[in-house]
Amino acid sequence: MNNFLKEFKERGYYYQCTNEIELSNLLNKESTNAYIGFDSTAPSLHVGSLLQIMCLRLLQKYGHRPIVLLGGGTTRIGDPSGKEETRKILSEKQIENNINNIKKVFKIFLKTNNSKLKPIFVNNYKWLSKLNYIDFLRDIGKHFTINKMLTFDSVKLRLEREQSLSYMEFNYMILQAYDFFELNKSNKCNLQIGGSDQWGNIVNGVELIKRESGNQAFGLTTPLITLASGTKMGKTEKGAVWLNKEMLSPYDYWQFWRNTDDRDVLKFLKMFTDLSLDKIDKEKNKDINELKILLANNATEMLHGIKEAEKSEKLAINTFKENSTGENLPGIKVNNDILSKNIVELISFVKKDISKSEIRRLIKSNGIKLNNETVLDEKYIIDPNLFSDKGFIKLSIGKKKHFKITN
RNA sequence: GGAGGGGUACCAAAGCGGUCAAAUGGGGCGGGCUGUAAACCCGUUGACUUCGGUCUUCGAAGGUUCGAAUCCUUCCCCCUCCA
Repeated sequence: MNNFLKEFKERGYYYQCTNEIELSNLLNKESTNAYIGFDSTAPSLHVGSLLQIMCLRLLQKYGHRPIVLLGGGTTRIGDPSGKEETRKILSEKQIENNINNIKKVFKIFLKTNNSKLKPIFVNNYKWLSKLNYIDFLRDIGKHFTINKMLTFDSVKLRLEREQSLSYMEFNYMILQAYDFFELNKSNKCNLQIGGSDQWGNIVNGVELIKRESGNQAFGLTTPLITLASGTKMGKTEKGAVWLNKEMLSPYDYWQFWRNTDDRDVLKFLKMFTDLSLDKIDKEKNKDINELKILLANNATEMLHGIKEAEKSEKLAINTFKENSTGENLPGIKVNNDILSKNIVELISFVKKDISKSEIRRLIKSNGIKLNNETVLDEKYIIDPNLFSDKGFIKLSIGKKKHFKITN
């Protein structure tokens, strides 16, 4: 078997392939271009897309070139796969903006010095927007039978549940198939990778290419990752685990991995780090918390760089192990005016997304600490002596959120 | 086009004239246990508060009433069945 496919499987990325043997041959024979399409409905991707990104990375490692399709065209339509309701339609500006932000992350993950392997960014709006309806129906539409389209899960499920599916959404799969066809033509792209929910869309593309141009193209899908706890991956107390650092700090990203369920740690090490499988195998009997740190460090380093990873680890040791005052915590400057008010006002200023009622509740349930001392009275006013010799106060909200209050 | 059912807090879902800031479950948050895990247990989950209360919520707007999520009118949206 081809080495790329071998590692692809060993790392747990593999779910289905349209023609594994032929694909293996192709990948052995030549450097191939492969694409994955990403949703541009949000200003950042989240860890839910990370597996796909890792696929592109792996591909690159084996000398193939990744194509990243950021769907300005299809985002305008909305993929019905896995959706129960019609998606909100975004404005062009928003999509444009989202695409630019999402690109940043790919530039990090797919960085390379080899100019032949640099990722190609494409936006399907470029070709989809130019399609002529009549021509499209005649040239492309003729290859699709409604009979078959109705059997695809994305459509079938909606119909079975008697949820409405608009004609617009119904066309999504054709457009995605067309994307693949277009990329095959213009960028010699022979492979599309996607999550298992994309199978139908991908197969359509493979078939369209075959019929329209006679080329053989391939589809490869990754499994849906479910956590040991049965929930979907990628949610924390703060909501989605975004990849862009403007939306989730490196430290919080590190924490996300650090808090992985025991049962998922080995799986994640294989999926989301560059550590060799041999190395992972050697390490696997280590203390589970050591492994989580290993995971957190590697995952964070890959996205935010080694400095941020180290900083995050240090900060974590600081806050959790040594229970120290926490030099590196996110600092917030507070003026005397607010300091002279009570603790509720202070916290309200520091974290404006929680209400005062909630702060009062937190105090009642012993959730607020100043320099590791529980605050018992909601009317408590900061004692200036708390600013220790270091010149700041450590404010803790719950066990995991800490801030450095400076004057 | 005709006949019915429905829109309740983050989600699901009760309530059907006052005792409703709204049962219950999930999720979230806080605490306990622990390993920053899982499981489990407890508390909490509209906002503001001088902790006495006050203000704003049950698709939208009006109305009846001392009093409405609950009744009436109009409008908007969703679903089911028939044509």
